[in-house]
Amino acid sequence: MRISDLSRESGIPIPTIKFYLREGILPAGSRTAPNQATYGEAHHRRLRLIRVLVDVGGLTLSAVRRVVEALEDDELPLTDVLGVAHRALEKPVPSTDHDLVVARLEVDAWIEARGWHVTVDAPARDALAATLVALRGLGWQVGPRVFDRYAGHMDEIARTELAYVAGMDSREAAVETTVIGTVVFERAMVALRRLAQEHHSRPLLGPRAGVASSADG
Amino acid sequence: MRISDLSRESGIPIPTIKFYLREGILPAGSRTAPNQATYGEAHHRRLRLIRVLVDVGGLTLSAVRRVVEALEDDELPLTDVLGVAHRALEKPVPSTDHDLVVARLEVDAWIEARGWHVTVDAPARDALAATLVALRGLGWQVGPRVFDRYAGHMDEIARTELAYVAGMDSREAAVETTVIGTVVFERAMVALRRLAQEHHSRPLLGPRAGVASSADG
DNA sequence: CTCCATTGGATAGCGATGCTATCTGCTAGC
DNA sequence: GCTAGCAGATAGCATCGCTATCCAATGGAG
Repeated sequence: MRISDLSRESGIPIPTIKFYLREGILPAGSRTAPNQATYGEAHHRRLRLIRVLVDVGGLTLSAVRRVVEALEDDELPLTDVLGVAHRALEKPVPSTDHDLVVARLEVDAWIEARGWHVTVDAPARDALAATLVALRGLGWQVGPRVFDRYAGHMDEIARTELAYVAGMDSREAAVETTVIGTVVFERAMVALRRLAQEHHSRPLLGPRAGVASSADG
Repeated sequence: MRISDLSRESGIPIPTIKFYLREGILPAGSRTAPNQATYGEAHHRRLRLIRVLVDVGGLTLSAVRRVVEALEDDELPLTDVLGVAHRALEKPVPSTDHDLVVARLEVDAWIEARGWHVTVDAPARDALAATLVALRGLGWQVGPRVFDRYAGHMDEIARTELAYVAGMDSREAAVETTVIGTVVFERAMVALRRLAQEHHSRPLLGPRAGVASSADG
């Protein structure tokens, strides 16, 4: 399979494929001559993965690179692949802010109290702290307990997901399922919440349904 | 309050504030002279909102503009503000693809079967269809039923959230809570799922826990 | 064996986004 | 009056994700 075939089958322009090769997120083809190479099904599959991560997951190409490097590392334990996927999806928080440090401690204590066992450097801890800081900056006087309402559901969802992946019989399938599942179902979950919000908003927020009009704030 | 005060209190540089004014996402101050204006608490609050939407929600500035325009429109029913927030958060799907159209029909049927009542142009419908197409492109032979596992939880979450907002006594507070809640708790939810995933991954995916090593794919 | 489209590789450019810097009058407040 | 600060306009800049061009080498058709 030459680059033009790969381009035609994947729908991705040749210059873009060359760009991905340069960026190291698509492995080089097998050389057949100093300036010729052939590509296989693995390349095609990789291209589809890249597009899903970028289009569905909203990852930057550098995040994609971190993910595919984790995928390619056969030595890496499955738990670490999950960690890499999580880190790639999260934009790092500056964490120099004092409020953030305080919030982070509260979040850590809350996680502890929940009985969740997660590494101290999990980026989701900072993400949670950041949302707390954001809410407070907007005048909401809230603590980590606002997350209680969501945590039980997420725990249940994650439990089911992980049980599914753990039941798979090949490492490769488990790894890819882990990464894709994290990214794709995140998007799906968010979309489902919005659909449910809209569904419930009709009876609750519709015209004359308890919320007063603009004159009495 | 002059622009320098606004800058100092919000921590946002003057040129950036001027940029937001130009972009129309921060309303102009009240003129006191042809080239002088003063700003109030509303401006400060707006700046914090912008930063939350951008930093926490990952919105582009044009999406922020759509949101604040909805906030400023006192005529707009609360349900529509929710819709605007949802549209602003979703990057529009091209929808010219044939697979996408098919998936969209399946998603619509699934939503119908669930008994959810949402407008036909809700962007979350397309988002769900897009995830379905993405999964299929990667070889997963799945239908909208993969979402079943998540839908019940999201329904429950949305129900609680909407009941909370509907109980508020001022439109303004309800509107802002709606927008902020949609954006901020989305991020929090995703972070919580990841924490829960990591928590459950230890016993299930840890070394020698059912998933074989790299040699037996 | 010739010819020319195609290839890999390198370099440069481009359009969008989100600022940032500079300039030009004008004004506020000492 | 003087100087710091202001509004508004214009221009520049860094990053991202491509896209276009150029080059020498190649490979397959004839």
